[in-house]
Amino acid sequence: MNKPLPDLVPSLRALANPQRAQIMDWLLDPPAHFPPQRDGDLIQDGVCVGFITDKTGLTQPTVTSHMKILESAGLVSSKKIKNWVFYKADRGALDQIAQVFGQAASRR
Amino acid sequence: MNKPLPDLVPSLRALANPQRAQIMDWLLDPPAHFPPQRDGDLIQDGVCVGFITDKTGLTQPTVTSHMKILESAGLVSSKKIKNWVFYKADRGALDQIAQVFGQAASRR
DNA sequence: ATTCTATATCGGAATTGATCTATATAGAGA
DNA sequence: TCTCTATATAGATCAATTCCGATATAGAAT
Repeated sequence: MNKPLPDLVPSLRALANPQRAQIMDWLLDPPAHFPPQRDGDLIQDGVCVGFITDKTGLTQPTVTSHMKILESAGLVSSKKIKNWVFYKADRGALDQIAQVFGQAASRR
Repeated sequence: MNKPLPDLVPSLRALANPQRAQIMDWLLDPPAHFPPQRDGDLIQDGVCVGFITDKTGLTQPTVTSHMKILESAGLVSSKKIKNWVFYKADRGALDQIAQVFGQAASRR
């Protein structure tokens, strides 16, 4: 046990970018930050790329790129419904990060 | 309260680099990773730049630069004794990060 | 005073990151 | 089938990061 900090580097790299940190934050409470969706529930399924694009003010390709980085770090998961791709925060991943920092803080 | 993830960006940027994450990890248990020091206690005062330089295999200017980044992110503190500068991990900062991730994980 | 030692600063090279525009693809609906 | 919509990919550009060698500085020791 007692995972070392270097294990977190991939996740931290993903969240070290302000846009991605902001997106991640929004995804933790979608109804507070995004309008309702026609196909796909904000909480159940996640938020579609288009909404995230609008909210960030970035272009769609840039947002797609950010989302892939978050996903390959295991911080979000994606689900495709019809034409849309919905991204959902993975709270378990955040909790694991919290654990590692917690035990780092109280390590001998 | 409930600090948002973007607040962590400066800290995360500092720790998103493998060398800095590794150094931070070593600093959490100096006696396990560094030889005893003549002037300055490993635990009490921290670890001198020279030891960190040797252990990383990087050059001294590069390590100095990494340490300044960690310090300005509030993750380590420094103390100068004679010719040496000793760096010590700030566990409180790590704990605060753990808190933010913890409450992010259980947010809705 | 001079030299030695530890760390800091400077300037530059190579790499990686963030972002855009343009275009492709895939599925839905008419 | 044709078109429309949402997302993906490609390619380019500009900025930021990482790292090094050379040199400066500051304090100790001789």
